[in-house]
Amino acid sequence: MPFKRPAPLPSQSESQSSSSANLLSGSSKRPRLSPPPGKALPNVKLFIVQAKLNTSAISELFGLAEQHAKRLCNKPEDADVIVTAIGMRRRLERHIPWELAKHKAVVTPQWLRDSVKNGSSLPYDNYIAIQDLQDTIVQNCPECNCKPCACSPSSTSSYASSSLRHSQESLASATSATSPPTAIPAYLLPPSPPLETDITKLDYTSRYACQRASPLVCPNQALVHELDIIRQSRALEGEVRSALSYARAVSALKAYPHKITSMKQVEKLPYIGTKITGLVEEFIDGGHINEAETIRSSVRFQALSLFSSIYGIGPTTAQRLYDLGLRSLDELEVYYGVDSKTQTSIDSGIVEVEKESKRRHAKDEGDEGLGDTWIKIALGLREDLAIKIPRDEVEEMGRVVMRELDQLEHGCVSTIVGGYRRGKPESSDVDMVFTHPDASKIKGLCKRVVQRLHEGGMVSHVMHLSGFHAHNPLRTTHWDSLEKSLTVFILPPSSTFYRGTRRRLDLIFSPPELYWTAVVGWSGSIMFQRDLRQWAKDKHGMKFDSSGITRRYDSKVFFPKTEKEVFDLFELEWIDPTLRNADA
DNA sequence: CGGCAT
DNA sequence: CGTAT
DNA sequence: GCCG
Repeated sequence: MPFKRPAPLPSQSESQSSSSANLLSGSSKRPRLSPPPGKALPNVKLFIVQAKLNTSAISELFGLAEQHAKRLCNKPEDADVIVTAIGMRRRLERHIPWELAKHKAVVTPQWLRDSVKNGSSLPYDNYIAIQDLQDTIVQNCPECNCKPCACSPSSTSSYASSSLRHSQESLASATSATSPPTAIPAYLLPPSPPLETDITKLDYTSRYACQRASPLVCPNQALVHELDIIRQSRALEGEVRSALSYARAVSALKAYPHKITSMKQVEKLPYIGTKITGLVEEFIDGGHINEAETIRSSVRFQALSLFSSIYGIGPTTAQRLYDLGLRSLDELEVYYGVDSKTQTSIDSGIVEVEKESKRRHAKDEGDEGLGDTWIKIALGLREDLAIKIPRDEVEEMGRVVMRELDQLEHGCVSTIVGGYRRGKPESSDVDMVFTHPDASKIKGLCKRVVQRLHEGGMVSHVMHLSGFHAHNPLRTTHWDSLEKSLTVFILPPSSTFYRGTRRRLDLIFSPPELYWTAVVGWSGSIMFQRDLRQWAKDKHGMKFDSSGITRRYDSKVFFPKTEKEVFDLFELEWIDPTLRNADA
């Protein structure tokens, strides 16, 4: 055994109290292996724009700047070089006035890294952060009239710093903290540099999605969509096992890296049996699947899909409504007695819905009851909740929530998980996992922050199935401290992203020792997560649930200190979140 | 034929 | 039964 | 609906 690790709880509770005034200057380092002697940038005054950088990137860049630059400025106007991961003018303008930016060198973080590696300042031209800015500078730069200079676009390798970096950084930006980077123990921060997935060690013929690389969009996406229609139909009809089979077949196809043109390719794939083989064959021949087309055009499927799109209506309720003869939203509203289009109570009201079974007096409601009130509300929310959330706005929601949380409890750490973390360009909701280095700060935080957001007009509805706090005396400590809240959120009008659209926001508060377990669990995808749990059980006799990872025979609990340690524990190759898209 | 995540 | 991944 |  290597070193015994200290208990996961940090003992530095005093240094925890550093304030956000330190944000720009604090950066005392995680230990750097061999610091090169002397400053690489002795004449450079730097300003770093934190936006779009994750905490580990921030601490890395601040460390480099502190060590190698003449000065790390608190204000952009004091600096001569601005480092930013932002690639678009409009976004940069939220942090730095355009007139100011025009007179500075605005470069990507890679410029700082490479210059330090180089031992001295490199030309800016391969690291121009913003295209508009480059054009402006080129136009205004007199020297550019004669010959290539630092202002001119490079013909050689400039792409490495723009397009490539841009996508990586935007995907890496899911983690943030309310503290100066240094106040947060390393075990709560994402690794820097980020881990790379070794695709050669993965196996698309594996029966477990957690051993396959599943990109967001695969070469057989059209086929996947057809099969997913059948899966949806099976689910809506209550044929859950059949639906599961289709989900697994889809999942296997998602990881197959070539376009399928012959059935021979399919023979190696798991979960493609008699029935689905026929469907795939049909698709190869004609580019579509008859059963999927039939389902798509069926009135029943359309109605069940529509009904299930309302939050709180699942397959069973949808079928019941269908059997009552209902077919449209208008008919649903009549049935649930929504006050037509004048539901001001819903638009302005602030509602808290408790999940508990209300002891209804079983009379006036008749028997149809069953969460009527919630469904009435959900009908009013449907239009908004059907609108997807762009990544930019997901990030803004994350910032807003963290800003509020910081006022309640300084030093929290969070990761935006769910589809956003898997790289989806748009999300249907936002999921955030939170923790705090001091485990004692977590209890009650979920409720408190939701209360605060609610008072600030940002949370309009709460489904509080919080705390599995049914204080089970057999399970002492931390288990029950995982709290979650499913809410309806709206950005404040002061936000530049404000569009008045209500959004689903899920908040998950985890004690620090369960943070990475929670992050893995909530990063999905669903099939990836199912198979991860299946793998844990089949190969290691372990149980992976919302409150942690335990060994089944002795109930020993595991506390992986990084996301990769979850994979290590299960003897799985690391798979980046963006390759866990095992669902359609 | 039982299992399919929790 | 519906929700979350 | 597929797998061991």
